[in-house]
Amino acid sequence: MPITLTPMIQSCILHFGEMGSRWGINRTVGQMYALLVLSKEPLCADDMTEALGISRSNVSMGLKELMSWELVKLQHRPGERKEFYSAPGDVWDIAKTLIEQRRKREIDPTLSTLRNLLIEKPANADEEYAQQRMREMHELIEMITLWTQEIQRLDSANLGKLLKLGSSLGKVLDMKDRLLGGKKESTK
Amino acid sequence: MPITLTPMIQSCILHFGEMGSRWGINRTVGQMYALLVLSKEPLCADDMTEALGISRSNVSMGLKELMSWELVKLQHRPGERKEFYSAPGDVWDIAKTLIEQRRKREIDPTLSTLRNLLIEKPANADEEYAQQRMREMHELIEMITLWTQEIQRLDSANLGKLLKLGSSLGKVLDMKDRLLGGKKESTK
DNA sequence: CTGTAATTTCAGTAATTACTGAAACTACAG
DNA sequence: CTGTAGTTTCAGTAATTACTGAAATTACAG
Repeated sequence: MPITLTPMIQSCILHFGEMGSRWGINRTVGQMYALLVLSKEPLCADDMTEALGISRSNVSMGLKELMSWELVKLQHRPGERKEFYSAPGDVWDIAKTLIEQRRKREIDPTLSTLRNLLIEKPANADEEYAQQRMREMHELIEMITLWTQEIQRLDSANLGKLLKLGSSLGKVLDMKDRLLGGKKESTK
Repeated sequence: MPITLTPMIQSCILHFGEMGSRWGINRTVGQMYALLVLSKEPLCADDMTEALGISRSNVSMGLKELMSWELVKLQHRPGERKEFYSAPGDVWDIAKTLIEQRRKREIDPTLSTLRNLLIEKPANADEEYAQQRMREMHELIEMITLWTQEIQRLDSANLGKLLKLGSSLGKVLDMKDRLLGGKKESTK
């Protein structure tokens, strides 16, 4: 007995559909994923077809995409051929996967493009200036990447700790200065 | 004399065009912005029309969009009506604006949708489970929001400090435990 | 004011992306 | 093996999004 689409659950699914379409993910794939996340039991393709009112083949393609993002797990029931899908039980696992996948698809290629352009000798003043900007971008993106990779390693418990620290970020920086012997600039 | 589109600069513009189209931003708007970022001098709409080979009206629309994201600054030259546009000189300013704008457009509406759904009484077991997932999402997203808001406050100098800290995130958590009296769990 | 150089708007069209149904394929129970 | 319940693929079509040129509007120099 798959999940019932009450108005509350519907609203949530529709909202994530809209949001999905603002990212690279298309509307129905967003809806499919919301459905899986909100469902306690794993769902089969036909469940989704029915729940979302889209064609079976569309579901198949969406599932393929979600698999390529490693956002869903495939399961079988003994003695049945049918395939069932589910989302990770921990929302932080989902977020980590999203962060990692976006990094692979967007950040890494950008870093490598920038790197390639930066090894060329600037041929004129315009290129010199442009390379300067590219260098700054490369540096910033690389640092952000390092962070996200570090964050990947955290489990839910430590994530909570880190995030609750957020509101006192300034203190963290000061702490770091004191502990690791940095200079004593203010963080303001 | 506006920026010359050498192959190097072209490549960079094209790359950011492609990347832009994976986000909500469309290809030409991405290209326009890369062009502005790489150009030392502010550019007028006709410069962009010519450089990117797109119609004047398309440039006008793209500029409108970039303005709505607060990613470009409008400038005038004395005695000329023509408008010139430029990107912030500091890439971190750009990143901060992007983060803030995406928060406003994607995170905030999602938080408010989730909040609204969470105040309803669950009508059955499915809704109860679904609300639990929504609660987890809400909590996670809210914490991320707090972080990004905190990060908005940093200037480039402190950003550097924070990011270089990234690779020793674990240490930061331990530090926090010691300093603020948390429990002594490992961060592994 | 007036003329004009500039920007914006918008209806129409082009290009892209999403979706469907039918056919092809696959895995496996019997 | 064979039949069939299931999945995937794909060519065609629908829907959406992006782009253009022409017309309308705006800002301001003179």
